[in-house]
Amino acid sequence: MPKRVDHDERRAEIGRALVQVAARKGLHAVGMRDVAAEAGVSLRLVQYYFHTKENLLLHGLQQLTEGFGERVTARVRAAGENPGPRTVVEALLMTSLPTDEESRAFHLVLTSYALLAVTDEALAAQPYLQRPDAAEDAVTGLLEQAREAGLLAPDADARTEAVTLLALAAGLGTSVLTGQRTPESATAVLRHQLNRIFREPKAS
Amino acid sequence: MPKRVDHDERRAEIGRALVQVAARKGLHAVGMRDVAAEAGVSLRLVQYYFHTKENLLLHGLQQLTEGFGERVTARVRAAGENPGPRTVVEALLMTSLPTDEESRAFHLVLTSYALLAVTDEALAAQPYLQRPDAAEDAVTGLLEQAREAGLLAPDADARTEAVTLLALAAGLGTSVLTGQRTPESATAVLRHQLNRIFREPKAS
DNA sequence: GTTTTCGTGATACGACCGTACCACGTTGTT
DNA sequence: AACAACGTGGTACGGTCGTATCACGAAAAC
Repeated sequence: MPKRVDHDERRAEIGRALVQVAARKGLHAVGMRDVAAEAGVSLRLVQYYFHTKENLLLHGLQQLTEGFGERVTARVRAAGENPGPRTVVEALLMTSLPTDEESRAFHLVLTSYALLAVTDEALAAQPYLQRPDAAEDAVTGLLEQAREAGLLAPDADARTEAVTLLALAAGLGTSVLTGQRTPESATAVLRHQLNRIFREPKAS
Repeated sequence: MPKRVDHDERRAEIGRALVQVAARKGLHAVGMRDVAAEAGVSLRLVQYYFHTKENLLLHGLQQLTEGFGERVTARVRAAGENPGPRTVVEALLMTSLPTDEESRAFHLVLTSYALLAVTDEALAAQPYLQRPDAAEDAVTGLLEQAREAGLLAPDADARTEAVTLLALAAGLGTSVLTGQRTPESATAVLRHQLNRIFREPKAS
């Protein structure tokens, strides 16, 4: 047999190329030939590792969401050890804002997938898009945790505020993406909302 | 000459067909033949009234935004004569939530356009997508108007709250679209936020 | 009544896309 | 050494899409 290549690594490489092209030309305009050229391989190779285009798109989506999860944990970890609930929530929300070029690509393509799933049932059946409920649960849990620590505004309902924060972050994200708002302005608005929900911690 | 048809009306009809098809199959999958079939005319007709596909898409976008404006004013007018600022703001925001089938189509296609404009500069140059700033100004103005009437929470900044409300409505809208949230839940969250910003009016 | 212009239909063309097929070298296995 | 499985390249096929072309009837203009 030939070189005995690592298929998973190769697939990931091609997946990255897919995201790059999608960020540049739009997910709808991505062809297998584009992906092959971006990855520097032949069209046949893309066919070989993902038999069909649908497979390629599905794998790209999976790769994207996994990458997002890694970004969140990396950001949380960068916030220091044993971070408070607010720090974690803030890291989670800020990650979903397109600030640099890479996160822009991330968000554009991920939003394209979500929108595509509305009219494409094969995509809608994928588990990676039904997961945002998990984010809601996570934030709700963090807010309740904050409440027990006395860090939450007294009249705040955890789940309602969690939903609000996530929807707000998503809305701000797309407005940044379309150029209607600067990343700085978006983070400021998000932080303002966080300041409302979280109470100042007692000075020790 | 033949029947001397009203071109504008015909164009609007075809534009409606475009939106219908886009809502069913996704904007990316819309072909001129689909639009023609949906409108019950021949492909040649679509070509005749809109020379190119780009023209067709542009006109569809324009038609969509105009329809949205009409929806808002209709909803405001339905709220009774001489409505207060909160009523107007609430009507504006609620209109942007996909509740029935028609507004679902509205929002799906409009969001698709917005996302398309990120990677397509010909679409991005259209004025109808740069306008949401106008919505921000409008809501800001209404909030300031409310402040002067003593209807606003004292610590609220008009523009920040306007941006928050619009981004929140957009985020909630897409989550309703993707089926992660019911329309009822979304309106409840939105109203909760409005209750926070607006103060109870003095009993007369 | 002739001519010209407008609206409409049918069909064709070139390009691109996803997929399938065929061929060949390479590297393990026996 | 012989053979089989794997990875890779090149290329062709069927379909669809946007667009262009040809043709024809119907009404307004003169």
